[in-house]
Amino acid sequence: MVELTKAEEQMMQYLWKLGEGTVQEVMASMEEKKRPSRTTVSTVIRLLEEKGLVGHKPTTGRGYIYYPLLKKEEYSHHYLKNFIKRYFDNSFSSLACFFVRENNLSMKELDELLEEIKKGSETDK
Amino acid sequence: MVELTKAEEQMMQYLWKLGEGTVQEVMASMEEKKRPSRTTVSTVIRLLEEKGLVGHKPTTGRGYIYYPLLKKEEYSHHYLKNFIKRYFDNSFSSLACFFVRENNLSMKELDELLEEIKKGSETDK
DNA sequence: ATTTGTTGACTAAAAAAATAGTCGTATATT
DNA sequence: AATATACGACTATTTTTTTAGTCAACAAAT
Repeated sequence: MVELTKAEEQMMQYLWKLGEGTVQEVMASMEEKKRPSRTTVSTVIRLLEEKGLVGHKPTTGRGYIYYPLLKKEEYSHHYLKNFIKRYFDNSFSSLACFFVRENNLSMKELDELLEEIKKGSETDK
Repeated sequence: MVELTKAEEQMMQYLWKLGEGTVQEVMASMEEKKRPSRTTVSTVIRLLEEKGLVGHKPTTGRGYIYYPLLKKEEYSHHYLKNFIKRYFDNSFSSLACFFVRENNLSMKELDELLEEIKKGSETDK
């Protein structure tokens, strides 16, 4: 399964947020502070294309419009599974317990959270 | 905050599992397949010491006994927070929703899970 | 049409990470 | 005590990742 380096993940985040875009547009979407050179952006995108995680299509003019082929949800799912394996011995409920403690959720808050979740899952499933 | 490379995290996992141990013991705890050379293990441990994540004490004989200074829970917490920031816009409940869907939990299952959690948190808090 | 700027492909260089080698010295063995 | 062994500190090498440079092709502007 895929494995993103930091630079690659960062780039995917921009693409996920943008939906699609040219190198220029991707660059424009970056905070000036964190913006590397155009060729760097271009290179990372090319690497992502080589890995099959990004595709491109022609623009009306020059260059290409790039877009993610890997869905954010897909990757985060994978990432999280891997994390749970390493830190919670693959046990979802261990993670849930951890969560409740870490977030200092009271049982009341937890119940409220559950209500939210219930509403959410009715809506889109 | 700390940032573990892959090799470092792997090493910490061994130390966390072991509790403490000499280089030899750490190596012994590794699957033969994944076992790098002694000096590699030694080097990674030294790097972890430099970062202040591992400590050591004398053995009865030669060498040292190494032990983690960073708790597994501490790091996983940090790691998870960072993940949630990147993928769930810092929203715990987004993650929870995601979870319910990804695990295909029915509301019944979720309720059961909650029961477990309730029991658990009575026990040790 | 000539010039100017933009683009992606390729290459190169720099930085970071992973792995292993050397060696001086301390310990155990005999 | 002499020798063999085991250890950690330091160094070296290799691999991977990150960043940027060069350049030819193409488009836009005049």
